[in-house]
Amino acid sequence: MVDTLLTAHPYVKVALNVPLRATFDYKVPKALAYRHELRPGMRVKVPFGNGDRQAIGLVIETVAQSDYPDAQIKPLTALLDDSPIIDRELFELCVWASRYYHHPLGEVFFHALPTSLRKGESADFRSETWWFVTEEGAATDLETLNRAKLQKAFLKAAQEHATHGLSPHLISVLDVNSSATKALEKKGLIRSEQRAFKRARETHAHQKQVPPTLNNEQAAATKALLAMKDEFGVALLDGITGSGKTEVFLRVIEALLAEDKQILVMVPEIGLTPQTLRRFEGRFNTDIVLMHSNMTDRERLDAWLMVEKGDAKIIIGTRSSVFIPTLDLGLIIIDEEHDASYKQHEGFRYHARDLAIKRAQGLNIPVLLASATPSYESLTNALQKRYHWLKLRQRAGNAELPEMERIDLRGQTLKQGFSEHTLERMKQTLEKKEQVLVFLNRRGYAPTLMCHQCGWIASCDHCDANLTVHKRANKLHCHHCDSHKALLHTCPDCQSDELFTVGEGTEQVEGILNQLFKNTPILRIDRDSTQRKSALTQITQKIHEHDQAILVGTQMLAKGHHFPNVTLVVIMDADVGLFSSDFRGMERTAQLITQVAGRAGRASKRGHVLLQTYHPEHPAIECLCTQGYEAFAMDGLRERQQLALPPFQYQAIVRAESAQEQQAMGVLMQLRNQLSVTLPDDMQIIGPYTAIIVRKAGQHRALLCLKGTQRGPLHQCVAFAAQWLEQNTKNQRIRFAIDVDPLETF
DNA sequence: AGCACGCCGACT
DNA sequence: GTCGGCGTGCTC
Repeated sequence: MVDTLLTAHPYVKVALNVPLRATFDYKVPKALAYRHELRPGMRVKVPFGNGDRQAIGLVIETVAQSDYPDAQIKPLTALLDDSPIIDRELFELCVWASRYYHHPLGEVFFHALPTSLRKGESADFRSETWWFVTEEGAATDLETLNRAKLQKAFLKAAQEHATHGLSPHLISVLDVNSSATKALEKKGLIRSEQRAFKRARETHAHQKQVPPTLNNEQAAATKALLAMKDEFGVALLDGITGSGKTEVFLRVIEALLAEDKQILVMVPEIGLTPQTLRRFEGRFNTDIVLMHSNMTDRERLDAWLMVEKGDAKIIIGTRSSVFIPTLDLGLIIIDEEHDASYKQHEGFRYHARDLAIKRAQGLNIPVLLASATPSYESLTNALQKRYHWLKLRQRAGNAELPEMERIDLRGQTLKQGFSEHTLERMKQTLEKKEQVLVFLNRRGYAPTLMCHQCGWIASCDHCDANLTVHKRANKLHCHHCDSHKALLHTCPDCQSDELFTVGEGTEQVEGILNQLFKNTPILRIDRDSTQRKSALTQITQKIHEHDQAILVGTQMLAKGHHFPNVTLVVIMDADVGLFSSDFRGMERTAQLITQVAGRAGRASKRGHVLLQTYHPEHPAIECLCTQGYEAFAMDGLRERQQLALPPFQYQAIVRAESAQEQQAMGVLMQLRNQLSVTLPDDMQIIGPYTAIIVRKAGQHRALLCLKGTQRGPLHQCVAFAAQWLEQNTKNQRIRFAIDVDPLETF
């Protein structure tokens, strides 16, 4: 009987970490089937390909039959897990994501795992050796070991820590040498025990902060959220900067911790994790785990295991933490939900916010989306009452919203990009011992290097893009493919040495300000100045040390950092994005300006924002300045609806890349023809057209945009496209990618 | 994605 | 003579 049961499912369907839309069948060796049950979500080692290559795969299901010729089915090599490392709920989420984003299932599963588990390492805590004194050891007089100093010291330590034992950590703290353990164990004086290593917790026993009193808006939001806590639902916490959104999170988290639930808090970037961590540690006496790309593989696995086993209650993580397995998740919070970094824009192009909502639905738990500048998508859902819309419009401590002022640049003589008025206001602010923040969304010294004699422009060898001048590094840098070359001083075309830069980047503005404000510290915050680990912390420390200072930076400045003494924000070029070819340009610009503006003024000091613009009467700029983000967004949404653009229509983009110029375009042309044959009424195909940067990293890029008002037909088209491309590009050197709900359409 | 197989150029 | 270039095709 047992035997028939076992042989009833002699095959297993396995997903592998390969870009193929297929699963692979393997035979389950009888010896293995007899001892273990193969369940979905367990890892197996399998032979794959011609050589003796072994791959790690994930069990999809065991089956009675296979469609593949039996003689060609290989037996699997080994089973790597005793229990599924992707539980049922997460398994379903991955299957859903694979279908929704039209990405190969195996790659989705493996994306959800920490790197070490992808490679087949054991899904267990590291074990470490603890030492305990035996009865005999406890009774031993230390003086008998006078001839063996190390043994004596170790035994002494073991005797002193008889109850809890000596962990490797304690051994290093006590500074005893464990090289004597073997001898002591042989004598029967100590014994060892293998224990699971859990992250060395910093005991944060310090005084927990007393929660501040909530204002009535915060209290109402908290109450509404607590009412949602036992079932699926989405809340949009739409709170202006300084309205105390985090305090609302903390209250809700507190209530869930009391029920022993886990809480996943997603943040857009690693830069924000330490800050959030500190805030949470100040309040909760529980294990908090971080998940982000700057951690080592081992750190990530340890954190992952802590969460999977339910040891850690709070997880603060970036995009990929949406896939972390939990024991008893009670809530997912997406902070800064409008942030584009939640969307992966390479490979498996998922949106972590959308997946989080899907996951919460499966778990029947609530999701909290928070932002001072909600995405148009979320606002639409809130307007249509699919989300609970919780507004916070008061600033904590009665702080006033910053005043937005447009600086008309028309006809003005600019001093290195600054108007006279701007400079005067900066001077005044610094005289009051307050700080100025200068925002410029352009890294480097200058975006262009040009020849005065022949008009030559420095451009990238691999992309159709200009090179950015980085003076300090003495380099020309391509911001699209990351290639570098030495800064030129003579024109390669006409040998003239009259090369000049056009435009300003943060590096140049930093230099200009150093000259204009000689005695004021100028601090630059961008990707270049914060590359080194802890550089950002150092800069923020400096900001807090000085009372007067000027901060210059890119959009990094817009992301959640608090600069309490900044009272003036200068937006160098408010017009960038105003005439963007991308329909999301306006939305992004408004979010960025509002977020940067929000850095100005807190509590006692009112903030001022200066927007330098050549289009002070542009309705968008006008609306944003006088009526604020919400009014701006409502206008924007009306326009999107009229033009039938997302979120009132759904999109998917097919991208193709090839080294040869016309190949990518040609294949998409064929695809378009194929799709046109049976195109549903409501669907539209745009393109194929070449990408704005046609050549990137040596690849020619083309794209095809599929649009429709119904998800169903759109997905059918995309599914067809994915299949057709996989069939028709394998012998050519064409790479393709599918982007569902794209944020970039060029 | 990997990896082997295969068919052409410059080398110990 | 062969080492190795990367084009081509396949993976249960």
